[in-house]
Amino acid sequence: MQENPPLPTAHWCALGQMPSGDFMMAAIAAGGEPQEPVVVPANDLAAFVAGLEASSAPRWVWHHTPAIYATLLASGVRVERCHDLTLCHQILRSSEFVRDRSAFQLLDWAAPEPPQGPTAATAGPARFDLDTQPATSRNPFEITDVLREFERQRNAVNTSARPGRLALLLAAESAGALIASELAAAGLPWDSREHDRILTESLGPRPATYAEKPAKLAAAGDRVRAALGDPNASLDSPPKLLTALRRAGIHASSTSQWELAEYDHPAIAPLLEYKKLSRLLTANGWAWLDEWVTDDRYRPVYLPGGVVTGRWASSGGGALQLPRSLRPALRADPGWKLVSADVSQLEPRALAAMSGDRAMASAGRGKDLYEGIVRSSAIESRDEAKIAMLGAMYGATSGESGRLLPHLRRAFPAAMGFVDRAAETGERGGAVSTWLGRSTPPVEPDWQEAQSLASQPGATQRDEQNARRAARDRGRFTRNFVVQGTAAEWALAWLAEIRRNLAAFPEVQSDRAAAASGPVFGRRPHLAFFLHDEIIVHSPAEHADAVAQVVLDAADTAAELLFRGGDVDFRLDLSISDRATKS
DNA sequence: GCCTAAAGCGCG
DNA sequence: ACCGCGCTTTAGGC
Repeated sequence: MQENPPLPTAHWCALGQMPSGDFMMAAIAAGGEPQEPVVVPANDLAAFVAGLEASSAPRWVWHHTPAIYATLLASGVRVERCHDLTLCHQILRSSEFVRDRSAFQLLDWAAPEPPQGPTAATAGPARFDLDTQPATSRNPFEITDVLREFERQRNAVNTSARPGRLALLLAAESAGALIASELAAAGLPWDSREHDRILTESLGPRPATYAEKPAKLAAAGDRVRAALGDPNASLDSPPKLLTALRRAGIHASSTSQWELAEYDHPAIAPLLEYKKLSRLLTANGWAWLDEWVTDDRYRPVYLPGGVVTGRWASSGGGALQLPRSLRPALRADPGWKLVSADVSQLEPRALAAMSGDRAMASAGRGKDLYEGIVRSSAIESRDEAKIAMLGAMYGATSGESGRLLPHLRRAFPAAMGFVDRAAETGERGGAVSTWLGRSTPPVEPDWQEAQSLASQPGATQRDEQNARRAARDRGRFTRNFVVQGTAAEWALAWLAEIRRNLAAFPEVQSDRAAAASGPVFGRRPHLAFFLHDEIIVHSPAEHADAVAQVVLDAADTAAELLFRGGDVDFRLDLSISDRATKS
């Protein structure tokens, strides 16, 4: 029962939780003060949110998206927008754009532990229940705390050096949080039989137990031991393998594949084969399939904002490291398609845009950026252009990259100057920021310590070396941070725009997809995969062409949102197919 | 026995 | 001597 129903003009709706597990909601009109909070019993939350979503689609303000949204999605409730206080706090506490960061330094606004395990965030009935969570003596996310933190964050943005950019960043970050929960709910359509077929083809038939080695792996191991003349050689432990190799006359300093490939010995080829198969089995073998794929849906755990640069991380399931050899297992449901897209050279293009380098923008216009560099600089091949460009963004100083960099500096002085300045700032211990205002964390005390030690009168040569190395390490980090971080912001804006448009598609009848992907996503196109600069949308076949257009248009919209009036093209490679067979 | 670090390799 | 990650296995300290 609500005595004080929120006005339909509510722009924000703040949600806090009471120690009992029930919720309190305070509506905030545009430019207004929060209204008196109303109590929402935990059991009524989904219906309550759905009602408000239908009437005014407010921006939901809550402490931590997965803690609330997984439950809403499982009840069939999707929300349009949110403000994730935990993620936004993380950004604001170190953003150089914020004038008074002290308000964020002292607070304890730690996110709860992320959900672990393959079943934690599924759309199925098995899920954690909000009202059975143990009540703590002081719930840090009660409505008063939520409102106070939200006000602090709004104030920080409004008084910042770049309110528009920061507001966009916080909105994009929060949209990312919604998308991560939605990816978990919908799942990635995964063909378990195809995965098993790939494993069987490479490794041999599935053994009866996990402990048993598959036949082809065992055979490769036998060939290695025979070639070494050492029937007991241990192949799985690097130190033991190293001694076994040395006994056979292979004096390698490590067992990494790149070094081993240098040696001419009959044991090398089967050993490299063994390592490859072993990796496939342990990382993405049958055990992985059993643990992470249920009902032909793969549900990894994504962590938005999990990387300092703003990229997503993952925790469980290895979503960001899926080997390309398993991509064919990624398959649309019958009657559905996969719309796959990746951005060509996202990071160099982000650099061109943020540095305002007209020559580089022009090199990337309407074509492959690296080819464009060949056409507009003294660099002669696409491969060389790529190596030079990556070297510029990573801070290479020697080798082929180092040799090619002067050419790049002459052709693109604005872009190169931009990353060089970011590196210099980092080497001095300073902070750098992405285009929208995510900044590097302050230097570690150890780093500062090393620098002061080296500048004191009694400093040894070793002290100075250590300090210089640490400074250069940090310079490479800050150099890359501005590029990787801005690329991540572009990708978030792209994702958010895709998501927004997909929600408007009409529903289709699809029992299988609805059963596997849940009530919200089983009947219309939905994001199914995200990996830094690529997305996959799972779409009813009849909508696939329209979805493709949405994905393409979203790239233009993202570019316009971030770099208003900029002249950098963000080109996509896009395909519509049953399988993700990208090579 | 538990925990952390490092090696090695997968992804962008 | 080129950035950012996660995962599995093994080694080694306690």
